[in-house]
Amino acid sequence: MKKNRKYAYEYERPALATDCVIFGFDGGELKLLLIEREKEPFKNKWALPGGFVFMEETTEECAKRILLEKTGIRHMFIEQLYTFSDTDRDPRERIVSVAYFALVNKHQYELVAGRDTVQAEWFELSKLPKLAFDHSKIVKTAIQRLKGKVSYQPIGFELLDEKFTLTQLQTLYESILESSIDKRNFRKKILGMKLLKPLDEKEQNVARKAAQFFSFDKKAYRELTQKGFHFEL
Amino acid sequence: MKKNRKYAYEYERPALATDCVIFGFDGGELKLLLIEREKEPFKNKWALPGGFVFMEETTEECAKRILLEKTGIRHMFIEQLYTFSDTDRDPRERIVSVAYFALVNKHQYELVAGRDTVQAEWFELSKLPKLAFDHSKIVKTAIQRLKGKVSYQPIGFELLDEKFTLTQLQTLYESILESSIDKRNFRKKILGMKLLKPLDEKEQNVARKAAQFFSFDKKAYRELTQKGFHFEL
DNA sequence: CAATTAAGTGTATTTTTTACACTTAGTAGG
DNA sequence: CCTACTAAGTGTAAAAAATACACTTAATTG
Repeated sequence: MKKNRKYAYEYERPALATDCVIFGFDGGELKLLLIEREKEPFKNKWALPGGFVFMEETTEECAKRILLEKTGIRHMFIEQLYTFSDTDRDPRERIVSVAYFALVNKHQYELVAGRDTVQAEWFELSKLPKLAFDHSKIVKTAIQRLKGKVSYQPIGFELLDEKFTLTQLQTLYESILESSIDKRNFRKKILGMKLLKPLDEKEQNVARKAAQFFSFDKKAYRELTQKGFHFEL
Repeated sequence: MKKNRKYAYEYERPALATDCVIFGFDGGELKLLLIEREKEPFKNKWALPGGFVFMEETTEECAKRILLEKTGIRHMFIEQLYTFSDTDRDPRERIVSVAYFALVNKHQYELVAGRDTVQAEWFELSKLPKLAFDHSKIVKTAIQRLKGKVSYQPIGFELLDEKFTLTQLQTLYESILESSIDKRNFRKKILGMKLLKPLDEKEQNVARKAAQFFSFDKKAYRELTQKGFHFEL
């Protein structure tokens, strides 16, 4: 090993990167945002948006920066997923990747193909292409995490518009959990939590009874949480 | 930024380390293994066992190596916790740490003060000393994770001997969850899962009715899990 | 052999979860 | 304007799960 007196740790270091698994929803199946790589390795292959961590930013700041640079998305829900460190996960050299998973409201963003990317595109989870590096493994981990998390943390709302109908919410849960839910029981339970504010607004121009809009009451959630309440669906 | 043509990423990189939060149990309160640092920074302060990641090992391999080197423990349950990357978390230079949490059977190991450590010692969770770096934050994250995880994954057994009594198991759960559990309901539930093998063996030399020993049936757990069973307590 | 200690056990009550079907409101098309 | 169509919205009974609760038994100690 080569020593370098500048550092507390004087030996060679892995490079450090982040990769982002971005989920989006618009009513049908859950979707994932992928980019087509502009450069080698895996040129013109689909991959998760990712990039190297700068010295003056945390890994989370890095993940947010990369999302903005490569896809134009900002201000989304983001959470650390897992750190992938297999020594051969990148063909070029040793790169450790801190993966993040993000939930975005698809309607809110125009996709931009940013730096180093040919294009950015949404893929349904059941129709994912082959992915570069170990990104399939990362995606699998992210889906597991999302499924596990959605039942006991109110993160589903991050994928919907500010106002949504109960049916939209239910469809989202059914899509993530890949199982169907009884309409009446779902409504009873979610309304019983007192976390949804009913709005004085209905759907427009639908050829049926118009559904009422609701919004997620973050303030009520914080207050209930402090009193020991645990969201569970 | 200084370029270096040897690498795919040619700029300066953070150092990469791992830190380990090690939980142990021997009947009373849950305990945590800390080491007293032999060197600066934080010389003679208590800290989590940790060290730098080598180029030829994954972060998990690194964590296991460090546990062996610094405390003499091998073959424990270990799982990735979270990656801590605040730019100022180490006073020397930028160091990103992938934290792991481990569960060990305290009886099984003789503590050894290994490389760079003055001593290794178990501390009750309610009596932790001030810790070096951001290690208090790491510990807090680990406790949260353990509490969350213990109810829906059978990891508590990792902290007990191979054979244990139901009361020992219950006491462990009460200790981790910091709440008391009804004896009869606890037994009904845990035995109803068919995950505990009753052994033909009782406690010896106790001045009361001797309790029966049980062991955790890993095979049964794997089989049930494949059939869609979810542990929950 | 009496006292002490924790092990081991069952039932009734309450709470939660599940299963299930009809009426209503809003538009479209004739 | 009337009919057809569609999804919204709503309550109850049955089953399952969670909870609360107290006495008998086995083993040692003195």
